[in-house]
Amino acid sequence: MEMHLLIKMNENLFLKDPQETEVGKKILYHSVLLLHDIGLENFTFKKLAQAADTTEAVVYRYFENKHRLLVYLVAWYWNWLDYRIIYITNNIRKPALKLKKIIRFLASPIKDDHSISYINESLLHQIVVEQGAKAYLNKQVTVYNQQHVFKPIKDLISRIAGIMLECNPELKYPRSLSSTLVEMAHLQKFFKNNLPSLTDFPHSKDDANIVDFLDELVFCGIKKL
Amino acid sequence: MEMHLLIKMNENLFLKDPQETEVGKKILYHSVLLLHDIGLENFTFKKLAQAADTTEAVVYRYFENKHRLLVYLVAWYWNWLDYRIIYITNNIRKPALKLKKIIRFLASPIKDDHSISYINESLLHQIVVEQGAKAYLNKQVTVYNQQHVFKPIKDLISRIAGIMLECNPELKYPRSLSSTLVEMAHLQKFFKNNLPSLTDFPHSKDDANIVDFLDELVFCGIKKL
DNA sequence: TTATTTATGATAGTATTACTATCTTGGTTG
DNA sequence: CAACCAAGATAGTAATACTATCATAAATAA
Repeated sequence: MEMHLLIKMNENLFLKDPQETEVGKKILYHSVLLLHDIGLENFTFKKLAQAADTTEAVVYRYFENKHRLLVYLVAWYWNWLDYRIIYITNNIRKPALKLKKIIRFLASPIKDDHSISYINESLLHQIVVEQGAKAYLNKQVTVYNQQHVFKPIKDLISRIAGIMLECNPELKYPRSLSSTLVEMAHLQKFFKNNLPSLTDFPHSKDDANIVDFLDELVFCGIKKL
Repeated sequence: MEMHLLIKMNENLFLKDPQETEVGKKILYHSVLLLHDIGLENFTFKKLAQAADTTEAVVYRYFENKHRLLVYLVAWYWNWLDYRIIYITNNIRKPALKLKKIIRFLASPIKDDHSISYINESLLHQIVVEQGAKAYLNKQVTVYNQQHVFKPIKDLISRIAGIMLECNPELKYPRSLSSTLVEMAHLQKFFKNNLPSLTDFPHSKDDANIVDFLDELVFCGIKKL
């Protein structure tokens, strides 16, 4: 079964919608490969154009600059993640069980779901883990925010905070706990792979221990003291 | 009373020790002002040289590039913070009380302590909150790590993890909890100021609510379930 | 049909950035 | 006072981050 999921993106995220043209999709596809490969600092529109077999000027028609492109991809990722979370928690009644599923999903390696041909979700996940924070850690964060480009992550945090509140309606800081969960799922994974002494996780392929840590963190946090 | 605290820095953090010359100190001083003012992306050695009333080539004698300079400043910050934490927890016996002090210190605004004339600690704190993650979120993180430039933050995380273990020797993930605390103290502050909907904190000058949130997070995490 | 606009992509150019290399000067030491 | 070394000034280069212009093909209107 082929799925035709099109993730609707806010217009401020691009100059020209890359999802609407073949070149645009090619640019997205190679952005993910190239960003994952060399990182944002070494990434240039020239290299991207070469990889996508087009020209620099064409890339500039779609995105103002490489930072905007990163913001686009990160927004796409949070949007996609939100859809996936709705899907995997569907038909589960108990909020605590929903949360457990979400934590497992957030911390486990992402399998490429092939539903969208021009984005490799697994590589994009790694990009977000390794450099996603750069999307908001900058001086333009206020401008970006006014353009609502961070709506996807806000929606996700809201959704998870809502489920936390279902678990305990007295919860004092549901949003902060939710953003802590999401950010830490990424950051502990990054630390485990790159600065392991900041964690208690031995080098291993699976992320069972990260799941366990986050489980404790969140379910402790939810229980009233 | 004048204090002459010199923070000893790892040799891999610079090409030429900026703390040993007048120009070096001037470079550090203006780095903090300029980075705080315009952010890493817009920051150039040319602008820095102009601000510090010297030339670009001189700055390049001290630091390989602007990213290395950021890593230096961030390392300096963690070093300084570690000293401060040793100081404020000195003579406190109960580990839980130590932790409480640390949390309050991590989340509250930093007052410039004037002990070192060429670094404005308050501004540096803001730089680390807003862009500190860029020090490790990059492709060179492994190389950097091999040069031990992240030792200061590792030491800090270790120290706090140790205190957590004193609170509860059965604690399963002391380092991860410690890094979560330190990172979240910064990130929730950033979110509060820039993306408030990712938190439950109303706009206010003081950070009492962040302290309260972190208190709950940490002390829940420490208690055995 | 043909003329006119419109969109698309290719080519070329510029200012800035990130460095490097060389030269000069001024102070230190033998 | 000669030799040396470190500090800083000057100048240059390759890459980057854009911008502007041009050519062509497609879409639409007269």
